[in-house]
Amino acid sequence: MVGVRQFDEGEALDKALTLFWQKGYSQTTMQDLAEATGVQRGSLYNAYGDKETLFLRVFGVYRDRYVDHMREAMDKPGLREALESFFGFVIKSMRTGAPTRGCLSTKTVVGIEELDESIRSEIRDLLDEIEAALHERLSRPGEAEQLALSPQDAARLIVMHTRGLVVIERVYRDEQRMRSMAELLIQLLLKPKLS
Amino acid sequence: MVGVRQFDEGEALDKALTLFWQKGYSQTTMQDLAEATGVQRGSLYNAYGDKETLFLRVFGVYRDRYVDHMREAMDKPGLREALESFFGFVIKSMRTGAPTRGCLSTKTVVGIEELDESIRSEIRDLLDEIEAALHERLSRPGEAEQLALSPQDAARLIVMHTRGLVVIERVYRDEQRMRSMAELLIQLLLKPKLS
DNA sequence: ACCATCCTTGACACTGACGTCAAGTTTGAC
DNA sequence: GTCAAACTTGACGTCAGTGTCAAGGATGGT
Repeated sequence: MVGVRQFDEGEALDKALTLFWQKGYSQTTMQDLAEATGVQRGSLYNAYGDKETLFLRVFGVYRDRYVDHMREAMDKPGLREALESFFGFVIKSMRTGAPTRGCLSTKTVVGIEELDESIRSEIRDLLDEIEAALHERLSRPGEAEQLALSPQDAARLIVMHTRGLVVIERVYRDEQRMRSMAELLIQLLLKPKLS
Repeated sequence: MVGVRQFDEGEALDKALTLFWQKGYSQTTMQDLAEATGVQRGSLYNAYGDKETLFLRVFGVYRDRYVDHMREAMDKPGLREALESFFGFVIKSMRTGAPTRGCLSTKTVVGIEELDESIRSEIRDLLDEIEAALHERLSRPGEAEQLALSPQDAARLIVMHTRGLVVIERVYRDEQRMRSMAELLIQLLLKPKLS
């Protein structure tokens, strides 16, 4: 290998992720990305071809990290604790940054009408993966019985609920409200204890 | 009054609404609006000043119409029927058009990072109004008792749920899935009948 | 030490969008 | 019928963003 890449790809993708997340896909320009990563615009084009391809690479990083952290958050002994920790992670993820960054996948899929199918498909896969991880967690023996719904239905409802939280965050920018919304859903999902 | 407006404002705003809703705020250009309304770009600037002001006018039309239809949909005798009809309206509203248009307020607030505060504030008001209408409907004497939550909490949860539906629509484009998600929430919200 | 290969750099062409403006036109009041 | 006010029209200036390209520079294998 001669003529080797002069920038650290991991670091560049990481900084690009921060930017895309903060500003959203369409409002992030290649110039912005060049400045944030310290890599010249031309080099980015040379390395990734175009903005969309670069985004897809960045989105892969986002997805892997998101799912990892989410699984970790859910890995708690009790069902209620697991759900509280899950929503805690989801909320914290959105409320990071100033102004808060919200949710990358939602911003992308809702904000862009002419969205390339490959991007939409990546986002669908991410949601499916989140749903699957929730389903798995909710199916732990001895805990599924505490749910007012089947693990399948509950997982889907929770995924949709988190998407609703994203929108509420964008509109109200009120973390307390988000927390209480999460708590409400947990209450509804967990069967009242038969004393 | 001399030198009078030559286009029908109601008609123009209506066509502009269709376009903004379909394409989203930032992806709709003044040129698009001129073509869709049949009003020259210059005339639009003359009449409204800039794109944002035009959007705010259009959004007013959207809001009034949305809230009216929603109230009408909810005005049903039984609580379950009212909620089903409400979600039916919400889903139908998003699933209109080809490609389906989704939800204007959500597209706008989620898709644009540098959103003028006046637009965000309009959207907040709309959500508050939806919540208030739900709260009112859920508080009908003899029906509030059927809810698993207070009317206040239930209304907020439903609003968030509809925002989640919007995202699900954008990602999966699957009406059946949306209907079943709505049904799930209704199930959870209505106390099991004490036989 | 050489060199082919790939990367980097900065300038460039192109496009699309916003908002402006001066000239022309329509309109209702008198 | 005249006229001033307001609207319409089409061309224009400006800016920002994408993607391209040719020239120059770095690098590792031989």
